[in-house]
Amino acid sequence: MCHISNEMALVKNKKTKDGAEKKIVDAARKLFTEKGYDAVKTRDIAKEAGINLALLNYYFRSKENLFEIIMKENMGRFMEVITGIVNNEETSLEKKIEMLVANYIEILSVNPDMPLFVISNAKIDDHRMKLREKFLGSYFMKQIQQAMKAGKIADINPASLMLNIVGLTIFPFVARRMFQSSNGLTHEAFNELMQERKKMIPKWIEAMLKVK
Amino acid sequence: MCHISNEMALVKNKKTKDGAEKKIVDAARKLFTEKGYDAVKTRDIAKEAGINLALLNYYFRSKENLFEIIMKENMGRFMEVITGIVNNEETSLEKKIEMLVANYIEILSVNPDMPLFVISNAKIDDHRMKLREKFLGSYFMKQIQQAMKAGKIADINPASLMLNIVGLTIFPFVARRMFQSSNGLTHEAFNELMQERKKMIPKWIEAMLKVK
DNA sequence: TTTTGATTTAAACAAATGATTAAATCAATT
DNA sequence: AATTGATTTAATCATTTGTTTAAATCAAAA
Repeated sequence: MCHISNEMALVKNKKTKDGAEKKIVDAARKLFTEKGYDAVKTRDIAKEAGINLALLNYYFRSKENLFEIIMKENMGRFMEVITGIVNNEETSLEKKIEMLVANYIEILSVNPDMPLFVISNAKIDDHRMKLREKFLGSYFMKQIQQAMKAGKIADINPASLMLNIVGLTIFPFVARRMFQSSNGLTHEAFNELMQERKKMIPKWIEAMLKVK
Repeated sequence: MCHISNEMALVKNKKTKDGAEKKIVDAARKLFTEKGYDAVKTRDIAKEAGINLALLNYYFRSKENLFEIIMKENMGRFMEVITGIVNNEETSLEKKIEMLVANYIEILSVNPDMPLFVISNAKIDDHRMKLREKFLGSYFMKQIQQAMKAGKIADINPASLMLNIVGLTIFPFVARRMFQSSNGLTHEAFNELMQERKKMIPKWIEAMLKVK
């Protein structure tokens, strides 16, 4: 009677005719990411998934539950990118910046609504603390402090540097709807613009790091 | 019986004991800007304003009406800043960038939730198109194109330049809650950081504008 | 004092919405 | 064929929420 979705993935011993559970999560991801928690109704999710309201609650118990799954998923992707890059002791500072920017733009080009979703949904709290920690406690930050001491780059507040890298990369996606609306950019033109920025942002950051 | 709030401000011939209308708008501004449209209930607004639900609807007819007023107010402030600076034919390119950054940070330090509010509430449409137009059709843009032709600054996509200026300035406010949560920055430390950025962002932009 | 308009009170409405239930159906397994 | 578990159907609940109403109160103007 009482299903806990984590176990389901493993336990699911019988049919699950057409993977109803997956269809629900897919629909929830699409709608939540696009419209946010409040604007999405459980009935919308059921409809989008092509199943019915009862089954949604049968699997996931509640809307909040389902939302939590999507939120973890999204935050997880953000984390993966950072974790994989930021503590690699083999790569240079420049290479790390390049990789951070490229990886984020790559992911976000496919999931352009993700950043605004993560930022604007208050129900996170636990997850988001980690992101800051990951960044500021990383080998990447050590490299920066070393470079500053060695006089290779200008003194800069680590938080400000983080804001610059993340801001230049992610802000366009956050503000995307504002720029695209009405007479604005097409989806393709926007992606092109971001591909261009993928090359430029690391250069811009380097130039900024030389400013006294 | 049927009040239209625009006229009210002029018509209001009698008492309005303690300015109930203003108290409602103030409460609405605070709550909407802080939590967004869906999360705020008309009952919350009435409570915050210290008046009752009936009066709210007596004055403003509907929640949407009230929201529209706040949205216009907020967008208006954004516009004022841009309009006042961007078409001034007396000031240099550098001065304009400096003023844009300084003015935005000044306003947003007092209204830190404004950007996320504007960006994340879909119900704008009409308003936001103007922002883009204001920017791209401005004397500011002409100056940039001239400077590019003259070889004084590197070639850059105008949209990208706009994203850089606005992004570096506004993104910290958009992402503010993510950075401040838990063990993060205090309100004061955040404002200090932004004061520092007020000086640095124009320098950073200049440095970026020299990158080939 | 009467009148008038601002404000309150309390109640109610209708619609939307998250959640639950019980019985039916359907498809694969035994 | 009988069983079992997944899924559907349809109905219902309880709550929240935007909005409205009607009658009362209150304070100033006439």
